Amino acid sequence: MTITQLKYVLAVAEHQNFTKAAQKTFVTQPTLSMQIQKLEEELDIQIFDRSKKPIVLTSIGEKIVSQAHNIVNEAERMQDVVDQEKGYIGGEFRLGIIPTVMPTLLPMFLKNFANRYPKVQLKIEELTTDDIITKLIDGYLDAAIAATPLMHEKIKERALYYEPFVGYIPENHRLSSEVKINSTDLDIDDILLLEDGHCFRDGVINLCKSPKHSRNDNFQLQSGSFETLIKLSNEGLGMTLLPYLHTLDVPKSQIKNLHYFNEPSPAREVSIIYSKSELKMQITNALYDVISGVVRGAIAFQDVKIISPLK
Amino acid sequence: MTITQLKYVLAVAEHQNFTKAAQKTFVTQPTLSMQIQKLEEELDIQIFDRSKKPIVLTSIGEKIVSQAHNIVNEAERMQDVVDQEKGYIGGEFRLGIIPTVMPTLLPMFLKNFANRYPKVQLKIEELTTDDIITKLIDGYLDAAIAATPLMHEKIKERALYYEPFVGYIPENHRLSSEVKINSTDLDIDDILLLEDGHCFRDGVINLCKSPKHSRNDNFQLQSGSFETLIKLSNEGLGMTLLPYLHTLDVPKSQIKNLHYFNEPSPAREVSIIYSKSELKMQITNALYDVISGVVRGAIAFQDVKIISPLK
DNA sequence: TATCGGTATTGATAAAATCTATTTAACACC
DNA sequence: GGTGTTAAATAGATTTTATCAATACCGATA
Repeated sequence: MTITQLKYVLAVAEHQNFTKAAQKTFVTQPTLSMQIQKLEEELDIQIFDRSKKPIVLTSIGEKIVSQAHNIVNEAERMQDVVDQEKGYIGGEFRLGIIPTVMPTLLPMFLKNFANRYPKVQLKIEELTTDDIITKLIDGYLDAAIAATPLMHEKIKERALYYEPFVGYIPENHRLSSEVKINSTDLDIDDILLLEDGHCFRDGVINLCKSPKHSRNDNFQLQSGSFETLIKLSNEGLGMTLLPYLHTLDVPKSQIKNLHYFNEPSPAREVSIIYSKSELKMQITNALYDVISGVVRGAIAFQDVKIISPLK
Repeated sequence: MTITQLKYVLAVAEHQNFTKAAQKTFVTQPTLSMQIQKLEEELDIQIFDRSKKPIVLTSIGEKIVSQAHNIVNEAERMQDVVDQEKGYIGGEFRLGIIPTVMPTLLPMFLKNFANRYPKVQLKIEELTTDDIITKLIDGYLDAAIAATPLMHEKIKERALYYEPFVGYIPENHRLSSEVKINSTDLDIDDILLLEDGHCFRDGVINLCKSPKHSRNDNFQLQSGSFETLIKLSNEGLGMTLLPYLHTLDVPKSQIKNLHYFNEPSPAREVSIIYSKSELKMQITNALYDVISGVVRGAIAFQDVKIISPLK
């Protein structure tokens, strides 16, 4: 069994097609066929069911592929080990970002980072916090940006910035006359929330401190984007809360609807997080430097109260 | 980089000698030299410092070796995946056993197991519970026998038997007139303990329920074997507690010193434990069947109270 | 049954891993 | 400082393996 064979298996499993897989791995199709046959022979099992079209994995084949992933993954980390030692800043770097941070933060630092570290190939993926944690531990991500603290023993955190919550309160709302608001003013049944799975949703629920069962779930208007929430809010369906960076995108005509909290303002802590193995630390550090540098210009709040993102 | 090269590196790192490593890997010494040179060239680093005698790892070499371990380990699990699917009972199986179980349990089941499953090569190692947990998670052990419950989310447990604690009380001791004893009779300052690191020690301390600081540590007579404890006890240095199976080895002349507890007798739960990956489950199940079958003849207690082995 | 999309097979070739034999380097001892 | 010993590196030959181009095969479909 060779690492090359395993890579071939992964390619075929991904493309469900020997010919395409051969192109992707830069060899001819017969090479792939033979190597995979050799592996099947050595393990004395069938990995693929070639009678189906398109080709599919056998049940044992799925387990083989899963293990092959582990092996190839570990093998690719060898180069990281070397880079780590040499202090080399380059190579592929897989970064996860939670959805409520992605659209506002990414444009702020991406160009800057790419210019400063041209040898690093950033592969960015939008993922929920739960997926991020799993993928960090399994080595499918090198680092991620998420709301913290996560209290996870296998994950290390370095805070990037503190982003206050800002109320978006439409006209005619009971709070619309207040210049600044307090968390005690909030009523969970009156706040439009992101759909389940977003940690910002959980943060808002934590902020309201109401027992979980008290939320009136007859009224389910959960959305995946703040833009939608703002529109719903304008329709009179309630107020909502936004992370500060999102308020920079609110159109001028609606800025009057933004109501900040009295200090200490509730805020979320946004951190760069990584697995304790600490490979590719050079790049993680580089990301930290660039992002915290860029954000420092946009966010400067002193007196905040961090709200946990956990359920 | 090939898996073979990594195995060569591991062999040289282990034997600190190319020639010996070559023998162990069944190739000639030049083969090893060349393959390792090729790997060093590909990674563009020095793994070994050949100027020292015996040969030593460079600092980066140590990290390479550590990662090589991960890769080779994962690679070897591929065969396990296949065996698992085929229901094949055979191959190497690495079993950890805690010291206080090893000498009594091992002779009871080893021959029996070896006869029943001749294709399984058991590699048994005596380890503390902490080491066992680490090695199970890292994949250096396939299963282990330890006192439970461990409350560890990555470890699964299957109880093998419940082994009562038995008091060994020498003549002239304040409790020697009692036929049966109670845990409330115990005084932690009067009990001879195994040295630190044994979970049986922690179990006894838990049983006594005294605040930890109350133990009088002026008097440190901690030993690694029950045989020593019994001798010390006979010298009048206090009583001690033994796991039931150990009492079967107590010489006739001293059996009178054994004092059982009133029911429910404090006991430890001894389990076969394994990582949640559940590879090699066939063999783990086979071990469970053999051991629990053998022990059923020797231990049959109904009414016991399990004492936690954790600190 | 002719055609198409795809995989397996064949035979040639280049690349590699391994071997035996030999050289070189490092160290220990006189 | 020579000399013997031990162990690793190097050279050259040989075997094995991976890969390729060309082609045969196979099943579905029109």
